Amino acid sequence: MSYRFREIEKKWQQYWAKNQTFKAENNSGKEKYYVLDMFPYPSGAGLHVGHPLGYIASDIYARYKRHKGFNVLHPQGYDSFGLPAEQYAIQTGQHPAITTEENINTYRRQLDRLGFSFDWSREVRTSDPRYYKWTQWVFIQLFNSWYNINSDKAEPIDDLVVRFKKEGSAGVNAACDEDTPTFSAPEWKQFSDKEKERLLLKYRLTYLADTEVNWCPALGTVLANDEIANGVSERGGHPVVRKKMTQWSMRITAYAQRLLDGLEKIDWPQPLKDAQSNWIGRSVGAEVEFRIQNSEFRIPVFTTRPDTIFGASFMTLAPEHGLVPEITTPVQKAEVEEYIEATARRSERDRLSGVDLITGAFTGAYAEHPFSKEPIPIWIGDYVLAGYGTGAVMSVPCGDQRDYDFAKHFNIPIPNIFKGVDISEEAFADKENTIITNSDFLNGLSYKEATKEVIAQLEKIGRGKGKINFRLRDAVFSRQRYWGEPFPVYYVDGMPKMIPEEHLPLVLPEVEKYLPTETGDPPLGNATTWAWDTGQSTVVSNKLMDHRKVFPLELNTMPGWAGSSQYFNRYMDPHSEEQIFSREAVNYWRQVDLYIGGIEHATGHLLYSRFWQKFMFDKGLVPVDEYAKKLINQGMILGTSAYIYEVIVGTIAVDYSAFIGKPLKDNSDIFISSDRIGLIGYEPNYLGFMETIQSKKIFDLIKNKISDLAEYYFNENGIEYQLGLKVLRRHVDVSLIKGENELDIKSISSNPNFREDIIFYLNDNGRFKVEREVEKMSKSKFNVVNPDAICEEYGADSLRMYEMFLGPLEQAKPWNTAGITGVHSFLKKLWRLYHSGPNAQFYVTEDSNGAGADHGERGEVFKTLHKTIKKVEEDIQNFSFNTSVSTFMICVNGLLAQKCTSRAILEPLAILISPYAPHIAEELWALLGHRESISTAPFPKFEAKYLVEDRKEYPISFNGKMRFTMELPLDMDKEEIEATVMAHEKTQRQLQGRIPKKVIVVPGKIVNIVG
RNA sequence: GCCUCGGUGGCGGAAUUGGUAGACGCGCUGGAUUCAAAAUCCAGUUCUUUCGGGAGUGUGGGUUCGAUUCCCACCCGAGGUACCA
Repeated sequence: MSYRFREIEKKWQQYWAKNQTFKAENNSGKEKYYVLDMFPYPSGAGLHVGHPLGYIASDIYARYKRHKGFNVLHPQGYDSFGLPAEQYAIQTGQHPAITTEENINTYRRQLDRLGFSFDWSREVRTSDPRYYKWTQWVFIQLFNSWYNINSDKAEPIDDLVVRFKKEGSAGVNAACDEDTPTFSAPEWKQFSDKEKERLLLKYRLTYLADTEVNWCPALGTVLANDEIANGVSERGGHPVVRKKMTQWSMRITAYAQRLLDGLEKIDWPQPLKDAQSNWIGRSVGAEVEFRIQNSEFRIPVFTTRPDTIFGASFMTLAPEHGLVPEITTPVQKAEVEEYIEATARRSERDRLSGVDLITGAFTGAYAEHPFSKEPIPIWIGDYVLAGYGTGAVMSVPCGDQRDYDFAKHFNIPIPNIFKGVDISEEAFADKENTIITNSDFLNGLSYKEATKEVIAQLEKIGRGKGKINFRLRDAVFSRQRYWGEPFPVYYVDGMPKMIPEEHLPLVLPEVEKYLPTETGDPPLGNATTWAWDTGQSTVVSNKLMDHRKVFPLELNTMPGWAGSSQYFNRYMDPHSEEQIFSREAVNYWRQVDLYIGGIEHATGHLLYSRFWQKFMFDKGLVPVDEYAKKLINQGMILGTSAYIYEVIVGTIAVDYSAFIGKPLKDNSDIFISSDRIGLIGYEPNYLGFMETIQSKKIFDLIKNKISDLAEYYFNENGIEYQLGLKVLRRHVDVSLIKGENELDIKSISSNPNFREDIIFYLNDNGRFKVEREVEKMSKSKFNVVNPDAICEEYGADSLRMYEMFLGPLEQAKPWNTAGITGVHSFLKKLWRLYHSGPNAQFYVTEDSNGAGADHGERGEVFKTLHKTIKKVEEDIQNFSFNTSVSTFMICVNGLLAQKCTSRAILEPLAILISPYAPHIAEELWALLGHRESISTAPFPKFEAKYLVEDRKEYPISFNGKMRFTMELPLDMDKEEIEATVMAHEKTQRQLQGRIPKKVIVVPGKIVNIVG
């Protein structure tokens, strides 16, 4: 019988579903093991072969752990809130819930086809009210908490109120807003309720604040830093601008140190840990207070080099710094205001263009040096960021290149405080290799000593203290979108109130349209039934808002990372209605043992979820403060895409400055004049392409195309324009390319603006210039490979094994469908191994008695088997799945050559391979006479006795180069080996009469003759 | 710039503490089987060679009897991050 994979796979998938083979129990005598995948966002495009890579790996591991006797939790679900469904809703009016449901069904069908051992009874969907009820619940817990730095944990906000009543804010050491005032107990009591609320908001772990946010006008929403790449939105590539808005924020900064410390106790990949710790960005230094001369104002600065304080010859404030208007002298006022305006105008594009213009303005004010009492001029400059530290720096030009450049540019003195260091050309930033001088009491000290000393002195005179600063910012938690979790929040007199927990979930309302309202409110502003009736504790029509007990509900929704910050815990007890999850469940499963997912979430989901977990830990809801013990980042599977160059004739404003230094990659701007065509700007990597453009042939082609457009320059509204060509790199479907690189223009002219006279394609020798590149699979690049087609042609087991066989799990690898025939024919061979009877019938021999025989033919097959057991088990433990596939190939090739038919070999082999190719393994297992699924059969035990050898093929090397081999008994000692080797005629031929200087013999390993 | 990872045949990749470089698979070449094709099977496949051998893991050094592996310097590629004081 031949290997009928379609039949077999369908049969076992149905069997597993029907028997709930992979259902995990919350109480079990077995040891637990929790294997988690990052749950997918169900996009409309369905899965491509890159998606399941991590799922296959985790499935192999989960199945292996079941064979090893563990109670394995291997759940799956959907991160089903998100922008694409909403965008689709905007375009079509289709409710996102409907498209999401459809997409989930497609995903489920595709996932099922791959034979994963998921426990689907635990499925969660972030957009399901039964799930987001608990997302909202956690939000309320955050709102009701503050961070006590003294106890280093989150505590109930009610406790804080009690303290305020008793002692005021004195003695409270909280992670709170910068501008939080201090007050006494009597003052607290006198505050109005609203005033109290406003103050408490500065302490809560989630709070409302006017934050400068990344506003994306095209998407109509705020984006997190990790949703922006190169100044444009990650989705869609729309421009992003800074804008102030009232937003919910998460006080993740309170956890900065713990997030950093926690990295040390988790087994996560180093690059990922590095990305997180850079993102958190801890720097140790000091805060120094500078007093403004003739004024009450004091400006604290943060510095990592307090040792250089005597080198500070000026101060620089961010242009947005709050004190700038206060301290600027009348004489400088105009200049400063003009500069501030210019900075605000400075577009994102300029900032990205890498133009390092040194700009700034003098405020006319002077600060007093805390030690020397010398006057220090105060400047403003946009190289100082408002959002980091205190938004002000003490500028030490001799020790910091930016300060140095600024000082040079504005002719500010550059005092040298480094002994024997030349600073005539550049600043000296090396803190280790110098001695401080010209610095009063710091003279003669090293960086380390001086830092310690200066902090001590600052503290003594009350002008500063040692301080640790973090780059990490609080996370904005509001999104102006429809398809997300509604906040369980309503507003009374502008102050936020939480909906009582017993009335959760607050279900997302229906809206007429999914766009922002005409007044600029988020889409929820379109809902007509979106007000909270505090009397009836229910959502009511907005019209009732005149009633004194009915209040407006929050119009923002939560970001994508809200739902993904707790799904791993919810899986432990996914149907719990009374509580987020039961204590028993979370105490049993505790934490994820193995988490597999992409590194792209390094500073997003993987950081936020750690924060969320730590909060849950502080609240006593979870037993551990790191939720994933071990994490593996699977590499991307890349597709091969083809692209051509599309040339569009158009106009560009002649403003070359904007292009200087700008990387010209996908879209290049090209200019043309009467005799020249070239790139605007300069990009060395593009020289090759530039030459093509500049070649006479192409030049003539372009000129002919545009010959009727005689004017190369024209002027409009005072702006000079130049006739230009926009060259776009455009992806084309690989399947449209004929022959080598031939392409029919009509087949790719899907461009709605296509007009052959204004848009044309670069070609070369009559052929279109087609280039190929290996890159991330994406529908828009026409390079996706659908797993359904692969399953149809080769089967899921082949696909699973091939994906593993491609290369190391963590590495990016190009996909090449042609290669799958290798593993597919391997599976056919495996099948044949069990079907050696007449007419290829299933055939095993029961001669397994005396399995311990070490010699003869049987000994050989046992050796083959046990070598395989050893290697495969080691590979699984090292997540080196690619090498175990080749081990299986070697094993099956060996057993076929050995004509093995013995049950004692074939039965363990089926178990060994079942994590990788579960369908064929189940089928063989059943043919071997078993009635139960193979999934919990004990993993074969490796026995070293089968591998014992008594002879060894010794490599004989000369000066480290292997020249030939010699088979010798392993019990031969050094001297005997040397004598035997030296006596060999090949040795003598190699030596050609020379006498060897030395002979190295490593018994059991190698012989090296040094001559 | 900084941080991280990587660089091995035509391709994907293997080599566990330094010990036979190129396992396994794709592709390619030749052969068997077949009326023929598909499928399958067998042999070969780093380069070079005067067929003895010689060279070879990005480059140049070093340590060692011996280096893809360890050390130093550099080059190239990928990803992340960037006026962070």
